[in-house]
Amino acid sequence: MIDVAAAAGVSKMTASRALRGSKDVSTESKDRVIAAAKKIGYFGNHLAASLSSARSDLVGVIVPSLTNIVFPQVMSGISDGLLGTGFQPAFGVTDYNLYREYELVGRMLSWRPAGMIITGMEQSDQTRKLLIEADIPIVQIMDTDGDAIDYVVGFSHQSAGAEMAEALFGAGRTRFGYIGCNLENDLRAKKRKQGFFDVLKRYDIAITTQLGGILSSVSEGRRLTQELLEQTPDLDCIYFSNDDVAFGGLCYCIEAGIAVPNSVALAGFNGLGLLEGFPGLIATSTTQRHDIGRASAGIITQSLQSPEQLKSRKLVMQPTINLGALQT
Amino acid sequence: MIDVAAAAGVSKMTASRALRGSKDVSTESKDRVIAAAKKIGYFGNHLAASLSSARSDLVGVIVPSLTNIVFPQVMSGISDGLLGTGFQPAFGVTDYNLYREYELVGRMLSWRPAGMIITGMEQSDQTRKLLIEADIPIVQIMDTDGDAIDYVVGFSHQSAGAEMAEALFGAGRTRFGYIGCNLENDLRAKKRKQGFFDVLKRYDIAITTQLGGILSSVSEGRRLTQELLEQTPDLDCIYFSNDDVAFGGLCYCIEAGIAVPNSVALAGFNGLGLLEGFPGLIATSTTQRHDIGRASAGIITQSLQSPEQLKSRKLVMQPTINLGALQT
DNA sequence: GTGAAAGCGCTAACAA
DNA sequence: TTGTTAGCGCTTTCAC
Repeated sequence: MIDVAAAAGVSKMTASRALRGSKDVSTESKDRVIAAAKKIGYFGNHLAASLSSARSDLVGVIVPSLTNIVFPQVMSGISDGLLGTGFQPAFGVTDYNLYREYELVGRMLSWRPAGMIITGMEQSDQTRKLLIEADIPIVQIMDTDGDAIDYVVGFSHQSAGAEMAEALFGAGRTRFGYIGCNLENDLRAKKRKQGFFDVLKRYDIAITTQLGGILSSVSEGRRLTQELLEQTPDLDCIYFSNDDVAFGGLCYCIEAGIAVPNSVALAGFNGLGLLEGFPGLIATSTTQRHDIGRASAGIITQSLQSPEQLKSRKLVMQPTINLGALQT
Repeated sequence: MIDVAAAAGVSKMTASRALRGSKDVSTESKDRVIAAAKKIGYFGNHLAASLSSARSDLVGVIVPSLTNIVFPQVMSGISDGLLGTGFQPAFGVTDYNLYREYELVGRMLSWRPAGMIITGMEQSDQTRKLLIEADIPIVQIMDTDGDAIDYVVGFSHQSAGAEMAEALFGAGRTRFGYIGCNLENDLRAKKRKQGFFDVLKRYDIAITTQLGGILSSVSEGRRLTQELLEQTPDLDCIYFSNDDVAFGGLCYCIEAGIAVPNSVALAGFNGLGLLEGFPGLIATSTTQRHDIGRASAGIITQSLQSPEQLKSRKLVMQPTINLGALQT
């Protein structure tokens, strides 16, 4: 930067101001500095800038997984929401491991990010402590069931499960099955299951359950559905932990010649594009993944620039239920 | 850090050494420092550390898209490959935009990363210049067709397309269609198409082409397949730009009662888990996304720690063709 | 094995 | 509008 300043015939400080677009610089010097910087091929050192100003333009983003397409979609929304604001996302993956989450939060905070976006409401006490003490805007996303640290953008998975149960029961289904994967780790899927079961219990309806392994996939859904339907052929409805698994179930039914949804209705969660392979055959709750990402990015930038304009600490973006062919 | 040092009764310098695990510190002081740090709840400032040592432990990773599941899978591999090495990935998305890629590279370099991993071989001259001058290990991934900047991990898309053409022709198919999405942006899909077309041209086989929009999805594949088969019902084979699109085609065929692969064979690219919905019905080239990610992370760490052990600048991980039910 | 001094490249605060 | 001074929190270097 000293070189740039020298080339432009001004002091280091004026160069710094010009490069950052401060308005307390004459147009003349500004132009000269910018020209000099371009000529020399100067690009700054965020390290030094952030150290000196005690804040960086990074926004830390923590997601549990990359293999579930839902999280990249949220990240994509965050990326879009941050574009042109001068902030940059920095993504980290926990693999649903609370200790890795703690370490990751620590590492990210040591970069002095401007804000943090973290998935879910279930952080360990240590992690919460770190986040609170960081004294930067924190947004918890994708869930609203639990204690907020600061801001929250998402929806209640418990309610989502409950509403799907009501909808399927309302459509006349009575003999229910449930298929889920990775429920030990994926606490949000577990909450949906809970909401679903609670409602049906109220109607005195029992549910046959088939649980799978860690891999929440089409292939696992296919396998589990075959097992469940061979054991319990008289089911007229199956709720799955998500759309991937549900779609696997649909593939099995199609191959086995089982009429969906007439003979057995299938319901998933998320509203993935994948479902458009067979439009309307799977009922689902469509979630606004991209918008949740955008909104959380917006909250970070707003709370940094004009916090008073933020109306609420909690933004609920409820999923919409789409019953498809079941809707009659 | 001064607080930690004081609490441990040593100097700032000894504290620094102890915290970084330097071996030139007595076990005694080391233990005291670490205990003090834990007690105070100290976690370092990477900004200051990196500025001072003129290097950070970040590895910049640049991908074109997050909505195509392939890239998160690569990122997941990178994340795994970097785990426990002390390096941390920082991801950026270009949306297939070369100017955004240039800006992103500039921004990332201004964090003085230890290395960079970037998707594809087609960077702009400006971007290449930045990367070369950064004087850190650069790994280009997912493709090998083009001029290398430094290290390369991937495979030839041109060859992959050619090999699939050979395989399908070898399986007795002669009336070919091609369906592709987003070919203007997705240069690797374009290369596969090129390789595919080149081979069939040699056999004097014409190909009916149907091109879709930017969105490479199951739904788009379904739509395009319907259009193509209604216009050209006598095709006995369709090559798709990737598995998502191919799967959409399969869904259409299944609903329309078209026998796959007997009546018409479908071929995609990637070997996505999705295909297991209907095992064996779609021919595909299975790529090692996760392994490519791991390997590229490994190259970064190796070249930083013991560059002499790196045998080659180019690691080819050729896809394997799986014809499924077509194999007979 | 430990510590003191210097400085990484920038920006905040103040002065001119 | 511009420049000067000090310092962000660490690590490097070198002396002890």
